[in-house]
Amino acid sequence: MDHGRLMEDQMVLGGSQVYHYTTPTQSSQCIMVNQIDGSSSSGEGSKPVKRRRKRRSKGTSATNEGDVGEIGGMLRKRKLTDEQVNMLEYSFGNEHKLESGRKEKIAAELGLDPRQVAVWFQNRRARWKNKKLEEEYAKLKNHHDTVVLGQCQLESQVLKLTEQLHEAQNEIRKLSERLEEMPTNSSSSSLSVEANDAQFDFELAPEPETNYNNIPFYMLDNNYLQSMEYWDGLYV
DNA sequence: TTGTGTTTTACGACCTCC
DNA sequence: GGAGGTCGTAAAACACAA
Repeated sequence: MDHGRLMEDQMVLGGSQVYHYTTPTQSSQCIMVNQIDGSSSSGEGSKPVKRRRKRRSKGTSATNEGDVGEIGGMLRKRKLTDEQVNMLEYSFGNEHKLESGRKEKIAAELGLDPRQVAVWFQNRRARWKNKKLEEEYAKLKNHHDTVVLGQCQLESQVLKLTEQLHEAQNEIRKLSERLEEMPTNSSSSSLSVEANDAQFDFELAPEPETNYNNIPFYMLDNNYLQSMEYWDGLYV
């Protein structure tokens, strides 16, 4: 049986040599893997070896304008023309999926192999998906930066207020000391009691660190909660 | 010119759906 | 089981700095 031109794969991996047979009339192939030398392997014989693949040479649709050429008996990979790419892009813009009839139609219009059209759509979908992911990432990062900025602002506000609180406490302490030094009479004693009560209240006031240490700040933020709802929505 | 990084084309493996 | 999907990747084509 004539398998046509034998194209030898350049890769010899894991002690196996891979050959591709292509027939002159079609682009189909069969792959033959021969064990060529067990001793030359890396000593991991039981490990599954990933075969590197030889690209299939495409003999079809060679009608394309001058972008198919042979180099040393091998057909080189074709780059689609600008016009073909534009048409494919237009088609992709209309519909990302490619049903059989549409594929045949586009292929016929562009003088391409239907398989090429299918592959182009597959790759285009992958690129589109990557782009979408990048956009989502940028959006999320932007939101994250905003939240972090808000956190910084609030933290500095907390520091400022804590400082004010300590100043006020000092002021009260000084006042109560001064009152204690004054001679005792009915009106001053009532003042003293008020001052002491006030001090007592301040001493009971919780330190901000004690309150917020155990809860990540961003979890208290409304934007954070909204973003969590957003992601929940994406993954259900 | 050449080395190197990126993009494009193509394929195999695997999965899902009808 | 076949068609068409995604995913990962090989390799050609291309861009560009050194």
